[in-house]
Amino acid sequence: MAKTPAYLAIAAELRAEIQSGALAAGAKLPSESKLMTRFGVSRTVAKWAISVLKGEGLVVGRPGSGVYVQAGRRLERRAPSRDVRSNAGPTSPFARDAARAGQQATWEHESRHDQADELIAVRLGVEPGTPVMRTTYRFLSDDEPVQLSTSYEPLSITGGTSIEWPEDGAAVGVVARMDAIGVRVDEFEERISSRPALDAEADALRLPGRPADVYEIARTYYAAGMPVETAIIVLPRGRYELIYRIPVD
Amino acid sequence: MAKTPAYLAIAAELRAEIQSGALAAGAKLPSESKLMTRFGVSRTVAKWAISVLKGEGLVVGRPGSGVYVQAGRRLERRAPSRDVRSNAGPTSPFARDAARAGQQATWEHESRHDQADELIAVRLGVEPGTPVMRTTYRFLSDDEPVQLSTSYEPLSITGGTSIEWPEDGAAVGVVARMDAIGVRVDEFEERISSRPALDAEADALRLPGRPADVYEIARTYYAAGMPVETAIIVLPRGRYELIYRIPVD
DNA sequence: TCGAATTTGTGCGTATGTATC
DNA sequence: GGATACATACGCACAAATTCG
Repeated sequence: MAKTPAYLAIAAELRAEIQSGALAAGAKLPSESKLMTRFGVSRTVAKWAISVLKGEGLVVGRPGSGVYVQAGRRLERRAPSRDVRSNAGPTSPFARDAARAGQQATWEHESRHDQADELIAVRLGVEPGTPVMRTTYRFLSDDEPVQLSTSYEPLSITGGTSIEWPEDGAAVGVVARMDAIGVRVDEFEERISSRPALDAEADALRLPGRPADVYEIARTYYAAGMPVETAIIVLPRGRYELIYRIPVD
Repeated sequence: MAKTPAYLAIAAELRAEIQSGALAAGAKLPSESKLMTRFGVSRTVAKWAISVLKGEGLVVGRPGSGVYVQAGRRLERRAPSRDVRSNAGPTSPFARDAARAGQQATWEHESRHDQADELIAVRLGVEPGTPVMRTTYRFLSDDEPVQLSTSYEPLSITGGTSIEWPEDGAAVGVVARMDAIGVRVDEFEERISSRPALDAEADALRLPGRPADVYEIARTYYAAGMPVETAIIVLPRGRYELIYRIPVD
């Protein structure tokens, strides 16, 4: 039996204390010096133990102060469900998620004309360079940024219509907006992967500390098999739980 | 502008080489000594740089040999779609995913009677201690373990019926099996989160190196609002992309 | 206001064990 | 067996941020 290394054993013990609640969110971990005396190890080992927890996103260090337990998974993101059309209402899915958690939702957005790069072109089924409307969002919950999104719509579909600029009209959401110009969305797909946050994303989400992980959700709406909108949604992993509720015929 | 630390700069450069393909999957990274001379840093810094990439699951170290680039995201998991009933067929969703990728799917399973613990009881809407059928699966793709699953069904529903033992009958999949005893599944929910693998999971999935991350999918099938099966599905993150395709009414 | 103590972040050098080649 | 390479671990140093008397 390979006995576990000291730094992993210490990490495991601290992790257990966090998950049991003995170290609540926001609590300060024992300093490196405390860990040295408590476990009888060198500073190096204490550091490695904490670096393990940092890599897992459980804690974050603040130079000169200490290492603190990160807030746990408390945000939920519900995927749009089948009834987005009949049940659209005046609020966005994001606002509903926030309301459900008793938090206040706001967002910033910025739209501009752009050209599809290779990746977006593939997802929209068009040639690279095709004109698209590109809209970036930053969603905030209680004034804290918690979600980023960049959406692309081919101007060949929306150009010149009343919904060309996504946030200008009355209709909320891709399905309702497309309905307004007679494009009937009948399906969407979400592909979920996970990767380290880019610097710009870490900045926009105010992720402290070092390379935190994010979920990247690639979402595409289809009307009769043709892509009409695609978006890249970025959420801090470890704070989010993703929920899909799907009917069975 | 805060200049980035050397170990992060080195990690970024190696990461870029990996993502650009200059360092392909399976390739060996420069040894610590090479990194020391190439970047003019100490062994400590080289180590920290590599540890960053390990934490991201991009590379894995093999003592005495070297540090190697992990295989990228090449597996897809498609969630059951709403036509699981009409489109069930003789194969499992897992087998279909594997076939789509040109790989051969096999699995091991083991069923036994058990009692619902607190977590499972909540998800099944029963009292803790309620008798359940517990089935553990290990799915292999080309003889490599890639997915774990533990499923729970209340014996109050399946006990004494032809489908009490999940893998004994002809019907494949929860929906088809429940149909066989007149229980009509009409909805399911999947909740996705991400966490470090437990030791047992890392072992069963043959994850090399240190605490790799996994997706944990909590899936529950419902019939008329009542839970009839719940499962915990564990997949190595970084190898998997999760796909949901959802109709819009 | 100032300064001292504490704490993390970054970095260096070294040593031992053990697996691989 | 010997060289190489990673894994673990010790000790030390300095900078920068924070905290607190």
